[in-house]
Amino acid sequence: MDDGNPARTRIQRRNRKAILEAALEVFSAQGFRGATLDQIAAEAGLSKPNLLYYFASKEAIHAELLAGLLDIWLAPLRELDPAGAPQAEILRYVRRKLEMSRAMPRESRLFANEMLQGAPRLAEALPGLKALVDEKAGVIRAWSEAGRLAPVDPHHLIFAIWALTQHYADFEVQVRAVLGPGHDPYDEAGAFLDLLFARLLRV
Amino acid sequence: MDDGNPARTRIQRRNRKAILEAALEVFSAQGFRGATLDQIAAEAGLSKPNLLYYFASKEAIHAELLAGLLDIWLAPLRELDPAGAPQAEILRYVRRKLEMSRAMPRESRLFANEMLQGAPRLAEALPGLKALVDEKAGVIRAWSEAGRLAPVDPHHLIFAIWALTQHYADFEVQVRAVLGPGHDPYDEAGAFLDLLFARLLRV
DNA sequence: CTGCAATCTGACCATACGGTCAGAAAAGGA
DNA sequence: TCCTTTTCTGACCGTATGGTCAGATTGCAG
Repeated sequence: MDDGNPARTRIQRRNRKAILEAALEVFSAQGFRGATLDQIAAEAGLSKPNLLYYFASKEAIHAELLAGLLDIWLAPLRELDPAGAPQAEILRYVRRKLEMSRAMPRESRLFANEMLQGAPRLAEALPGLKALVDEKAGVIRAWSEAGRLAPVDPHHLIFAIWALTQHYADFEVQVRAVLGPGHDPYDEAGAFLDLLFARLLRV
Repeated sequence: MDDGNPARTRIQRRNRKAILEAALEVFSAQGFRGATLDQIAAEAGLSKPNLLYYFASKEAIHAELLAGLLDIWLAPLRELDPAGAPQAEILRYVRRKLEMSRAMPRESRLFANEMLQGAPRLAEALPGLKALVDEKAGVIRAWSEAGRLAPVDPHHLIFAIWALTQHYADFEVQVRAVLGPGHDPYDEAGAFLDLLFARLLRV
């Protein structure tokens, strides 16, 4: 019941989906240890034993959430196209990443929680992450060396994009508290980041 | 025993300090719910009942840590000097903030944990935070309008500084995993951020 | 040294939590 | 309909955890 392949019956599909949705809600808001099976079960509209009928353990639910997460999270970076226009490609990446923070703040916070704790349940995925980043860093470096982009450390450029976009999801309370009502943080951030990266990368 | 004024006896000073140090270690690594009094007591070299002789509850320890944190954390921003040279002032702020991430990564993660959970125990401090940020945003806006700084949204500039500097502490595992061995993330970040903000703010 | 206050401890308690299990209820195919 | 499989539940268990307490131990002023 805790395997990765798609659930067979209609009921299984519905309930597994409800559980993962509920778990995302609770895990992202409370962290792994802070979340309880009772909370998740209540949020999913199921009883706790029934929840454990679909997933072997709390760990298993969390693991399944994380498993899907990295792929989704890194998809925009994967699409960075070496054949595209350097500045446009990076700006497009920034915008897509910011859009993900807006549309999936819970996923962002789930990821942040995991990283804050030292990525104990994501450690094995880190080498793959490094490989992808190194590859794309190579693309960016080549653009710089070809004079199509201002010279810049590609790894830290990528870190900067992550930090700046995820910040709006992970620290949303703070951002909203500081801006006060009547602001759309993500809209403003979009404009600001366009400007920032344009100035940073202009040859 | 859980009041704010300085402990009287030598033993109290020593043990309260040890407890807060241990609690910072554990809370920042595990989050509030993830941390246990036993862990903190062990880390501090005290028994759990003895720990509770000095602090009324787990909450009280956490509260005392947070109480001191915001002040320390915002000190560099407070020092942003309206009478200084705009670019130099902001670059100095960035460097000091990055230095804090390097020297106090646990404090950074404690703060991040709190924000991720929606700042339940810091909510009352947010208005004061907004006031400070608004004040400094005013300074930056004035610099921009006087043509001494490239035009830029001051609030989001401050968010950017927070995001970029704290990222290296909060996501340290990820940063190190991606860079691989033989890198000093903070040294490299220092150079990168100097460049970034110089290009962003140049008139 | 004496006696009081400060410090510390082992034993204990109540609750919360992850997880189990026997069996009831519902689905679904024949 | 009948029968098998899937889905679901109430009751329960063991452990972890925050916290209490009576009393032992230690520090220290006189």
